[in-house]
Amino acid sequence: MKTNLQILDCDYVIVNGKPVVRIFGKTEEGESVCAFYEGFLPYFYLDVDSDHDINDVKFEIEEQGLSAHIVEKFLPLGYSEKPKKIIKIIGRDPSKTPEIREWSKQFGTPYEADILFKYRFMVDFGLRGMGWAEVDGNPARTHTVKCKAIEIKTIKPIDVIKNATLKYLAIDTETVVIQKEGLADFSRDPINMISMVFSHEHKGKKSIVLLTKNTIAKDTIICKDEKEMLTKFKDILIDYDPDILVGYNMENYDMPYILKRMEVLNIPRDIGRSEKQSFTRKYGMTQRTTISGRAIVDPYYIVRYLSVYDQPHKFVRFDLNTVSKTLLGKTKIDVGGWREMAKLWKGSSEDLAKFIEYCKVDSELALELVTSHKLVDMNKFIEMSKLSGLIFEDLMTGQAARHENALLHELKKRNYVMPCKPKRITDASDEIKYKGATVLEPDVGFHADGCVLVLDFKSMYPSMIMHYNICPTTLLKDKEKYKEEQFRLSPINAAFVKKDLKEGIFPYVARYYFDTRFEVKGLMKKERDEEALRILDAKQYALKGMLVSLYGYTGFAAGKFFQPEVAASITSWGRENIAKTKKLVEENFPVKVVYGDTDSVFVKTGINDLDQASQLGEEIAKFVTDRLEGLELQNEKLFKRFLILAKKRYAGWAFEKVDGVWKDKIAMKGIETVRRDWCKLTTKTMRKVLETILKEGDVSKAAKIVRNVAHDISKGTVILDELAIVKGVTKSVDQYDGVVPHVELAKKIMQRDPSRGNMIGERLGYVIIKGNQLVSKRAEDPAYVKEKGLEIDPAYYIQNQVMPPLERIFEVCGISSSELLEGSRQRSFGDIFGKMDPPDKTVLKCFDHVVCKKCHWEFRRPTLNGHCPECGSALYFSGNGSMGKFVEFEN
DNA sequence: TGATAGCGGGG
DNA sequence: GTGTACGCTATCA
Repeated sequence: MKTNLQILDCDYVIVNGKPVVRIFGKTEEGESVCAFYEGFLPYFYLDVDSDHDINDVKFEIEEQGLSAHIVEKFLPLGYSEKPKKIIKIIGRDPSKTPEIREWSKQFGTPYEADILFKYRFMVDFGLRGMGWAEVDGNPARTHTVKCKAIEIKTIKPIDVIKNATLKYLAIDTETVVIQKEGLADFSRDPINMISMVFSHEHKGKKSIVLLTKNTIAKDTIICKDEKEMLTKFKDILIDYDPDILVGYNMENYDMPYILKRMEVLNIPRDIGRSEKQSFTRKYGMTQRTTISGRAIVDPYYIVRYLSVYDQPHKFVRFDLNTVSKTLLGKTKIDVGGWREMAKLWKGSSEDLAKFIEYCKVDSELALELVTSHKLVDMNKFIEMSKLSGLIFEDLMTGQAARHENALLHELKKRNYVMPCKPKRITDASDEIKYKGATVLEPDVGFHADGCVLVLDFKSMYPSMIMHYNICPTTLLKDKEKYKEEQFRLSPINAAFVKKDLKEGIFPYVARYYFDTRFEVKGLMKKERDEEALRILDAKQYALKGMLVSLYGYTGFAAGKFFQPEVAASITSWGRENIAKTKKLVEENFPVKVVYGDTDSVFVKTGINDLDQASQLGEEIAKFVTDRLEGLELQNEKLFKRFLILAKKRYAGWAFEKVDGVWKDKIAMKGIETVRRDWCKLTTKTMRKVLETILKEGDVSKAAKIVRNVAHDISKGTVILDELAIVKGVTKSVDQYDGVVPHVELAKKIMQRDPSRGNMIGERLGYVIIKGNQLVSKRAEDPAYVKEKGLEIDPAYYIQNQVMPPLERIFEVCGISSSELLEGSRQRSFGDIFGKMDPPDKTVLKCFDHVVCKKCHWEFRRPTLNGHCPECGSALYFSGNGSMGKFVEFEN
């Protein structure tokens, strides 16, 4: 009987002393199945040192009760002309392999001795995570798995483009904290409520909330205690049988909490598709839960750790409310803090109903984030899985694992063996620092006249890997033995055999990713079906990801293929190319290269007309491409105006032609306009200033904007909310060492209202008010400020909030910060502030430098706590900085 | 200038 | 489980 299944998970169990591989998957009809394979044994290879005889070693291995065969394989680190005779050691129990590996090291170097058994099996059978397999076999008799079981006779990969329908279950738990500790503690606090939201209706319901309290709210299950609730939760989960569990910060909170409570209450934790107990492990700050046959997708993890360039939105805060408001246009139900939750739980039936709804909505939002394509298209993960061969849940463990698994498939086809991971990185020599890419010295300043062209090499590093055949398997460690025409020398003198002798594995995979992506993009142009298009887009995305991270992997010291010469050669060729490009461009065109980074050059022209400038860009791109081997320089975009502050810090008014029409935007790199420790006013001013400088080219107008903002601040006409900075209280207020604004505010609030408790876990927005105390001590609640009619401290906001990010921008435009605020006629803050003299005797003048009275240390601006960062003791700053300007605080 | 400590999300 | 583990900002030396 034949069954097609898409592979979700894979593990093994020991039955009668022998491993049995289990493949968990879904059929085309959406049925979950588990296929068992018996008779596959763990093995690895041993390259015997020259001071041992291979047959003697084989005998020694057999003496240990293991079987050993002599096989011929290519060794992968350094070019090998011919395969070498090495020993294949076959064991019985996968878990014993590390022990055998260590023992075998006395005879030589082991290979493929650290490959997980599931991947050993999958690679040998050509199977990939999320890939399809055709299984021929009969129903198996077993009680260990909770789905249809098949005993595999044969299994082989098959090509199916469609994906099986995945079932999602979103979960959210609520725990009412009794003691005033802020966060729940699993050793003490029981779970009060669990919501379960189904992607596919379950028994006619879209969702269920389980709780340990009476309620009349619908779609709820009332349980007599936590034990009954968790047991029912498990029963429903198993009955619904989801493939993917979803929850916001579930990986770090809900899942570990649920499992810990189940443990406390003696409920078996077999919530996966087999008898295996689910468990959570801690890795430093992050935790990981394993559930056999299922995967966890945590939208918090995605929003937090997926590269910002892959995301539809750059977030400053990552809480569920912010994320779903931005991406879905939906918000959480507002119930306030944990104190209010406790009130709702103990309150009226309406209170409880609200709490139940809150819990349900959290799950719904998490589910929608994952399934709506608004945050990330799940097809992308499926395609990454298919490409790397990793099963779904291992995808998040990083790029290296993806490359290594993909490479293992390729090595096997070519009769190569895979190196083991290099031994731990202890001594400093392992922190091998090789020279990186070139960042051309920027021509700092504001380039307002004449377009700046941005030209970059298309996939520079992958192209070089392909063109120069750069690979651990083509690296010649003994180049003296080869003829010069057989290899190519990199600028750092590493030799790689030419492609006609043998194409390296890295160049091959780069070429495969490159060509396939090109094909997929071609298919996308013709595809009309929306879902098919999404899958194709996900595929090209996954290919791009592998392509761009390949170089990084060669430089990853903990990588199995790490050879410093390989990574160093790639960057050395890169540096050579960029230097050549700069020369070619400047010697043959009437332009100047004003900046460049890794694979790009920024070319300043004397042309203001977009079309003409772009035309020149095309000519330059073609000229350089014709003169450099294996690389293509492309005319990417141009800046009508360009502001560069330093290496990797610039902004420009960018133009790109889309379907024959010029489209513009402000492009920025290394210059931030949003940061969580900036108030809204700073962000707004920053944006306005950049727009004015770049779009209007008017620096003095931009300066005027800043002066106006300073004016508004000093006159107190700015909305308080725009000045507030939000920070969280993370521990008890007396546990803080330094003097920090939000903690000082927390102390004040606690004094005013003792019922607020210890404030741990609360986020406080604060503004700095006038006064002669330390800045931090003057932090105040905006609402309180409004109520009492207090005044904010204008000097603080100008100096410490609005000015810092702007100073450098104006400086490179030729306006110092003192000039900026003083304007042409005004001479001091007094003038800017009008007649308003600070009432508290704080004399404030200008602030190019601040000098500590005690140790005479100079720094840019007064510190928040009023202490000198150098000698620590001084509370007074005064004197004149090198510019003759000064700030003085009198306490 | 560079290394390291702290923190987020969850309730 | 034949393993591997974030990334940024603030703050210190």
